Amino acid sequence: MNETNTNRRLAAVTTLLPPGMTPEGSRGLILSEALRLFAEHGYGGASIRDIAQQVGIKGASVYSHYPSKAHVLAELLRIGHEEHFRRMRAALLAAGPEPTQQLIAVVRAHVFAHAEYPMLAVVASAEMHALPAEFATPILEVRRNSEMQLLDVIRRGTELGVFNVPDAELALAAIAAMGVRVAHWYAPDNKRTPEQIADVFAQFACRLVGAAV
Amino acid sequence: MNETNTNRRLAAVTTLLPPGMTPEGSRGLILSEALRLFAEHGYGGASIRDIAQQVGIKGASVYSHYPSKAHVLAELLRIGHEEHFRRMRAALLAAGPEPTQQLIAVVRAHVFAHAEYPMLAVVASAEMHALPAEFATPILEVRRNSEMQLLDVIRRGTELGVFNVPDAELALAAIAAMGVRVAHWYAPDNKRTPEQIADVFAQFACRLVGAAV
Amino acid sequence: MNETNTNRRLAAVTTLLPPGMTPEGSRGLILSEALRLFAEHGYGGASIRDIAQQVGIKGASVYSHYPSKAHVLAELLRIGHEEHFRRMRAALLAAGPEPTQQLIAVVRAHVFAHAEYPMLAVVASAEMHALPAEFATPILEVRRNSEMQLLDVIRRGTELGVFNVPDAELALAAIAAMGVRVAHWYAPDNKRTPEQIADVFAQFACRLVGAAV
Amino acid sequence: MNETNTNRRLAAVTTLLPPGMTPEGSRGLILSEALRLFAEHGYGGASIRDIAQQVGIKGASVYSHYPSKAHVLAELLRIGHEEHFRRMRAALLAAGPEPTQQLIAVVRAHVFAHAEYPMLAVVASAEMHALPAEFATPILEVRRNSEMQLLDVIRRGTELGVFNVPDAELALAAIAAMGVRVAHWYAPDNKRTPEQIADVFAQFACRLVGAAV
DNA sequence: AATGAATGAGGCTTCATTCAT
DNA sequence: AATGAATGAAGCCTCATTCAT
Repeated sequence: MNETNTNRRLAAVTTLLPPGMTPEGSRGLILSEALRLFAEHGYGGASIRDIAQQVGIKGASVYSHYPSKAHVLAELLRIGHEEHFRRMRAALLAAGPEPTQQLIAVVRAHVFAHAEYPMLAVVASAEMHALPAEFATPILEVRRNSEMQLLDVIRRGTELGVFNVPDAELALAAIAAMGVRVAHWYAPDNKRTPEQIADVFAQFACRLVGAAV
Repeated sequence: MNETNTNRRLAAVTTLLPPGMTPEGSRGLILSEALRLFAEHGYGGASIRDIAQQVGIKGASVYSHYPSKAHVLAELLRIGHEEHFRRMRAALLAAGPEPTQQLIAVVRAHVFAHAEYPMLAVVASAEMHALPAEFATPILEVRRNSEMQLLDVIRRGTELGVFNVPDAELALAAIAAMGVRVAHWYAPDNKRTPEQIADVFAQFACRLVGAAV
Repeated sequence: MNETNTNRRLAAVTTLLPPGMTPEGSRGLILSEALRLFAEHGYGGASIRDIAQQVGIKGASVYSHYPSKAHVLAELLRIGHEEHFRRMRAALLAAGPEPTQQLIAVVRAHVFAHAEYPMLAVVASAEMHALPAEFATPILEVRRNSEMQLLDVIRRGTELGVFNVPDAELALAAIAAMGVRVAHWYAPDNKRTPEQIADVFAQFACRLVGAAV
Repeated sequence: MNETNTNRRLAAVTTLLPPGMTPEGSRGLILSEALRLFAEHGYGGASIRDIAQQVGIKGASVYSHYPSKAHVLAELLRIGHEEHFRRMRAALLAAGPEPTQQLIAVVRAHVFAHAEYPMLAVVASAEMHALPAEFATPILEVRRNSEMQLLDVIRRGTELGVFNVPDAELALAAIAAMGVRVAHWYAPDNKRTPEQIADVFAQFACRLVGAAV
């Protein structure tokens, strides 16, 4: 592991995984430490032995908890994507019928998730390609659902004449991108809180779609 | 190499490297094929032998042209970042003094670069962390310069009262993100041309900073 | 490995390592077989795979026991030097205060060690330069201590008028050399026993320093 | 090449090869630089490219002068052994019939050769085993002849009653060893000149064989 | 005489994984 | 649940050597 090559991807973060998603004992520790290492060095750059060492066990012992390294990554990506989807859906459900309010709610949730769990988000977006195809399919499905939630908001707002976008899919791409990249530069020592960033980005999204604010 | 795991990151692309940046002969071929493979499988997922095989030489022969695998990556990242910077600067120089025109020009260049050389852009953004620190420093400097060009436009437009942004750095982050992510989803078979995408994203950027359009 | 180039350095030997210094199991076997091969072909001429094959395991398995090839060499050199030092010190302690008796004791121990463990001695003297500097320091310290033991005997004998040498350091060099080279030509099929050689060389040393015998 | 591992074998020396033995031009330079590098890092530790670089040419160009790396080593070993033999024989011829004077002459020549060309001597004694068998045979013949010259002196002196040794072969081994090891510790910055060392060691040899001095 | 490019062989090492304990 | 030992595959890289230029 390249110790001199640290933190070019992501600064230190304390909360790694959403509460309630982490298993007990070694199983959970493996997940957190794998996340930390995958975020820092990439999936290929962190070995089973590295992870085990962080946990305080030996490499072989990891296999008492996960059948393979890919299973660990898959679980992380699943947790990340599901948490992200859940938050967006919950935000949307609470937002009421007004398209602008919906957009604000969804973008806030999207951005917030990436700022609150940046390691999870970085791994989810940067290490997807390391996941064998059989693991990727259901996770990509979740991702597509998340995107669809946002796309539907944009489309509906456009149809209702509240938004004005030349190309809904490009608007989706642009708005989604803002949030995704947050995970790559946000660190807890940033002078803005995740909430503040989420608020500003929600405003950006509204402007982007031409909503009156 | 995970053959079943192909193309989850990026679709096929024809032009890999900016003209004039590619050396002649094997040296240039190594660069292109490494780019293709790094984009597809990641730096760690593509071996020297894989690259050599694409070029039609043996692994050991790669070392007649580059002293290490990291040097190949470094050259790709340097080309990518310098081309990106050059385009943004050229666009800015041609744009005249009007902030909105400047923003449009810079964002178009930014987006266009990511759509025209998506592999280079993907590798530049996703494999930076694989580069040993001694190679990274000068490249990160170029990256910072590129960002500064855009940030200065945003700040000046804001000071002149042409733009209205609550937080110039967040605006930069948002606008930059849009373009960066283009490389991850754009493919030549997209129904939009790079120009069209660049135009729409430039419009998004203008809206985002509150410029009258 | 150059099979036609065998045994130009040293003839076959049965006991390789001092008893009590060899670890159990594969760890110990690796040490003995590495010693045999390093003595025969040099450090650079014996590969990890060669060693592993002699042990009956695969190359990768060597790394379950030693973190690198250099560590194996370092352990061999450490054992060799420490055993040598220990024997010389023990001999000196048992020799009483008389300089000539001390010289005889020390030289006998010195020669005996080289004749009894010729492979260890050959490797210790011929492969030192292959050891990375960080490993070499403590070992060279032991070597210096061994030399000092002999030098002190020579000096004291000279000061007491029992010996008569023009240059104590050269006497040390000459006497030490006799013993060191024994490892390069002595083989168990020699018509002399190690004891006999040690006795004769002790006599030579006495003559060399001008002690009355 | 391990730059931090320098000079653990031998200190810096200016004259590398006996005058008249070095070919002109690149051919000679290759020989000297190979000697320097083989002495420092061992035959296996110095590559053809390393040698070429010291000479100021490329690795491939070495093959315009020597058909293989082994040929370079062979030439060095041949030069070293022949020079050594020639000096011993010349010394013996000039010494007259008196055994003690013969011994002094031969030992002086032996020691002097090792102190004046320590690199050649180190390589000759430490890298012999790296030489393929077909090259080694004639060189070992020369070595045997050199030894015989000294052994014959010892035997004759003993038969004539001038010397008194319990075992002529062991006396040879001891006396030869003194000289051989000189190459490993002697450096031009030593406070003794090669002549002084040769004189002292000749005296040691006389004492060792029990010659009246 | 020298070189750039290429190569086959091989070196050390890491890694995910297995299995008996 | 954990471990030490082992392994096959593979990775990066070095090396002596060849050959056309």
